[in-house]
Amino acid sequence: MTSVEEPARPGERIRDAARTRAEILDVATQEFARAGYDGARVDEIAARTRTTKRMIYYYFGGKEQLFTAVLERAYGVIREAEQQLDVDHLDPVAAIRRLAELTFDHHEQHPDFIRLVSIENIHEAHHIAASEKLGKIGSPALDVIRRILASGQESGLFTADVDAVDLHAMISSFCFFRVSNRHTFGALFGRDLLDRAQRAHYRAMLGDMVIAYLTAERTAD
Amino acid sequence: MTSVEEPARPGERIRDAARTRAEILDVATQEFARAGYDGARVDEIAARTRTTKRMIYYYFGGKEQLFTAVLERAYGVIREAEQQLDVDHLDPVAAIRRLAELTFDHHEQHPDFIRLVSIENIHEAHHIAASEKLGKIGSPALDVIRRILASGQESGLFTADVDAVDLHAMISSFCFFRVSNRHTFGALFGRDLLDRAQRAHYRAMLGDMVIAYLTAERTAD
DNA sequence: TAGCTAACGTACTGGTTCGTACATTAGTGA
DNA sequence: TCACTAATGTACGAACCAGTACGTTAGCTA
Repeated sequence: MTSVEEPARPGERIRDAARTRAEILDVATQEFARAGYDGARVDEIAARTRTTKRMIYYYFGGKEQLFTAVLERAYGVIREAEQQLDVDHLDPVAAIRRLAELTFDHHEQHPDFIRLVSIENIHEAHHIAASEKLGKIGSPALDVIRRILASGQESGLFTADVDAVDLHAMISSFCFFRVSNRHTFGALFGRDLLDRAQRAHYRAMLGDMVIAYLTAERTAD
Repeated sequence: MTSVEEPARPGERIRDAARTRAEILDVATQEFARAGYDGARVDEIAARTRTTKRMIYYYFGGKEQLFTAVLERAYGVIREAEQQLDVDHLDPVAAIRRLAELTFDHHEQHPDFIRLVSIENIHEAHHIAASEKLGKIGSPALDVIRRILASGQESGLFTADVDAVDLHAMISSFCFFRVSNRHTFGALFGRDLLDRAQRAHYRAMLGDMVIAYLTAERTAD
């Protein structure tokens, strides 16, 4: 999530709007993810930047809009990752497993994103609603799921009654929970869901779960 | 979650420590769930109570301890529900489905609980760690899962390699996500996971998923 | 090179918010 | 019934914090 890491060489150009903006976004992402929307401090974000609080208001308008901008960029990152996904050459079972693993990996590698989404849910997605970028554009993962499901159902490999959005919710819930609820789950059950030694186990468990669901014969509905 | 609803009859005993304490807890639960830990206002909690802010500090010591007390009671409620569960007379498949449905129902009926847990995760479970009540005591649901799994695996109905805590995580993740991520999911995919018309569908989906996973033959691990 | 504007910094304010010092009263036990 | 303590209320303070008024400068353009 860090797109700015220039070491502030002396003599370098002092004024750089793009860099300043990006640096604010980077630090704001960390601060909002760390402390939540209300817990985050605009002064703290400014202090960890090479610029001042004034610039936050100059570029983003206010704390709310800054958080919205942070969300927009965070969602953009996962959309890009999903767009990279190419599973057209795989059979439906392998393709779904691959897609699930991509979600698994991305969520694990971006805990800040998970925290931001949790925070946004506490605020009932008001910032997403206020954003023009978010909301309109769908998820590339959904398109992929639709294609795989159609192919798998056509060939008779998959049960017919599964909806793409539902399957996306199923995969996301497992991957999301593992990161979002890591701390309470660990405190209550004494197991760290992000333990490196268990990573492969949970990754396989997700794939097994999804494939089992897709290939099982239903009792009733 | 409301344990106090006395209509403040005139002439009633004015001083009632237990009632005052409980009323503060009720209102605090709502306020913390509504706005998050940092978003919640102690003054607002006091204002919605028949007592004053002074009493919050008198009974709980401070905002942190109040939040911890709120968490303790919220977790107590779900533990009680789990203890009511009696599935010993059911076959393993029906028993697991029943357990999953209980979790599904409880999460749906207690969105405030879900929000509190999300908030506590943002704060890395520090309040659970600070609590003496929480942490020590395990979950009744886990004991039930252990018994059902053992029975199902012994009879050969279930795959052998499933762990109770893992299965609990799987069930919880689906039920939790449906409530916790309702708003962002709805905003991004245009589907309300808590839509009443879809309730039976998702409830069956959860059971199908868990049973499919438990009864499927594994490819590899 | 003069001037213009985007980019930036300083210093402050007004409102908010957690927490408490101090005063008071209800109810209980001796 | 008298005193003592648990329970309660009032009023206030000190720190914090989002946002801004005002002033300055870098660097581009004509």
